[in-house]
Amino acid sequence: MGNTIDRRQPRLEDVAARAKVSHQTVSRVINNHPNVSSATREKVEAAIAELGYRRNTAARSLVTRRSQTIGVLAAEMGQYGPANTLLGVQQAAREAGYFVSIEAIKEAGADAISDAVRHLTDQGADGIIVIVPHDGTVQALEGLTLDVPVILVGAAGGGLFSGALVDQKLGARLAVSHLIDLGHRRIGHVSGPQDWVDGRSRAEGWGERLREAGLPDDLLIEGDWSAGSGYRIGRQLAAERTATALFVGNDQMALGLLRAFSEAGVRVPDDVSVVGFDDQPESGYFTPPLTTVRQDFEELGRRCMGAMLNALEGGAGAGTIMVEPELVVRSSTSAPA
Amino acid sequence: MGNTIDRRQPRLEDVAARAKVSHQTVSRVINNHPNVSSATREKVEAAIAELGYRRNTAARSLVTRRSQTIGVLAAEMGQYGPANTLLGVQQAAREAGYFVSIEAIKEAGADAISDAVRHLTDQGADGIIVIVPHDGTVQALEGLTLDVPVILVGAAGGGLFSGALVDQKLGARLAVSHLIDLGHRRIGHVSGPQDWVDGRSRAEGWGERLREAGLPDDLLIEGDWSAGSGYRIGRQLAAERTATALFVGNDQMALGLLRAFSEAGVRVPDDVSVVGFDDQPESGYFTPPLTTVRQDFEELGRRCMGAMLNALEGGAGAGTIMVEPELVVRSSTSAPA
DNA sequence: GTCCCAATTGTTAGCGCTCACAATTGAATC
DNA sequence: GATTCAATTGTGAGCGCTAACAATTGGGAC
Repeated sequence: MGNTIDRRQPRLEDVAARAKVSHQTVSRVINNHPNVSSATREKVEAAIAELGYRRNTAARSLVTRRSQTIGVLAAEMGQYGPANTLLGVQQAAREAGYFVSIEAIKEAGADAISDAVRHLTDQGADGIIVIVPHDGTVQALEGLTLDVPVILVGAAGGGLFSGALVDQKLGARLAVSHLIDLGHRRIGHVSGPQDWVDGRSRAEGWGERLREAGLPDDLLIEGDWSAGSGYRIGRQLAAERTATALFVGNDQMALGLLRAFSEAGVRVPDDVSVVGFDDQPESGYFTPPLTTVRQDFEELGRRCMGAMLNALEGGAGAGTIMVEPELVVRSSTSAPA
Repeated sequence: MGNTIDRRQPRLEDVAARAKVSHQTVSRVINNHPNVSSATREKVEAAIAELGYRRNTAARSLVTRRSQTIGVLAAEMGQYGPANTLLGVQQAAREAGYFVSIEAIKEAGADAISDAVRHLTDQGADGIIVIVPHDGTVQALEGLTLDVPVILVGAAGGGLFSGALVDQKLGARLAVSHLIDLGHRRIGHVSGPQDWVDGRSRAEGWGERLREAGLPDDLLIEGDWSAGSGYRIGRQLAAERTATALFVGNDQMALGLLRAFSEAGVRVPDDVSVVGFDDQPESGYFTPPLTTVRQDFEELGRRCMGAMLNALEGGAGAGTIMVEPELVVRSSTSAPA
């Protein structure tokens, strides 16, 4: 075996010669075409194995005009949510025989988005998944006239694009309902930035649920998702002591709040109950362990890729994939004093 | 303008026709060949702009045998470290005109690694960056006969592959030195799994530094990187109270420890000092804020990609990129009681 | 003006694959 | 044995690009 040491990669024709068939027959075997006799198929498969043949993706892409590549555009790719969504996308893509090409942007401006998308289409991406949960993303994309399916993560579908998101409003309602059920009447919200879709949805869900219960919805402070902003807001809240419970836009800000409360001698949950959002792996080990709303980012990513595959096969586009969040009750919430 | 509404993408020849030159001249302009008169160049560039021409990557790859794609293989891609390393790689790749294709694996077994690498080379990746910090990764790769440069993140270079890593031993020594300087004499280590390269290096650095100082190095407990394992170990340590200071393998386990100590009434840092490793964005907001060793993952990724570019241009391979960690002192450490 | 050489431009071939179509085979029917 | 038809296999072209080489141009040196 193996007397050809430094020849280049075998190609279709080499396999064909070895199996004594035409290159087209080999192509048929590779692509699982039905009309190949099993004897021929075996011969060809043997030749492929002997030669260690691997199909050349570039040549295939050139003629099929398909790259088998999905482009993923992400802001904040180092963060827990986007990173795990990406993971889910990649897993599903792999199973379907697709490659995943990534593009990270630092600022979610229209130019950055447009450049990144351009880069992805230059590579011949068959579809694009956009994980940029800011306002303005849709507009930035709409100006772009793309001829591949686009799925927006964290936004509802409609118009030109499909969407995939965890039901943020539902998550917020779960959190607030939990606090109401415990007996809280003054429930504040430390929100994410209001120019982020998620930040706004959570705030809306919070407000809606409070109004339904006939409770005041005037206690809203905007943070920037970071633990630092949570800490600053926490110091302020510790001084004011207006609410008996707080729904916080994500677990990182909740951590900052917890820290600030601890410093100020405000006990959680005895003096104030706190609910977070995301359920990062660490949240169960905060002091105290955090009651929070779990988002399954990996699942989101997988289903997103599912929708993409569907769109690539000519299925209906512009729908919305919705993943349900789940309340995880731990020790940072209790009935008011 | 734009009277061609549903024609397919323009190609080299269309641009050539419009600019009244040969397709080869257009190719020269695109590739910045020197011998093109500026008049011709301008004509061609105008035609490119008018037609909105974009080069077809597949066709180019087919003939050049270069895909301009770097494959990144990562285990634990959703974690802070790998996700941010990936981010750094992507940024540097983009600047150099490369695409980044990702491949995540769930289990770091030899088969999974080999499959993933295969998938990446099938796509024609020009180089592969491997972020799989387990023992056995090198062996798994060595069995693979790859004809593209490979860089291992989190391992020293040598043999067939280059390496890129944060100096784990140095990090551990910084942490232990800090504790020694504070006056601690019984310094334990909660390590990561010892079949992870990083876990072992940190433990080695801890042991070495202790022995240099003539202190006992017998207090080592192995965790699994998770906050949960830190919590369990913390409960045990709280009961034993053998050490006055603990160097913990990462911030997540440190968080678990902090939680366990808090429950057991062990005060940090008054009763026990704790140092973590990684410096995740949240670590400054733990209770108490965590003294830890910062690793700059993004920088690691960027330099890794730098080494890759160098290798792709025929530069020397098999070196080791070393990024220095840095001690960040916060409130979880103090002099022993 | 002629020659020469460098700078610039054009021509041809082919990268490895799939598509559309043509050719062959072999069993079933008369 | 001739005819038909489906199943199987083969042939030719071309996807859009770059590399190698060929052809053309223009400006000095003589």
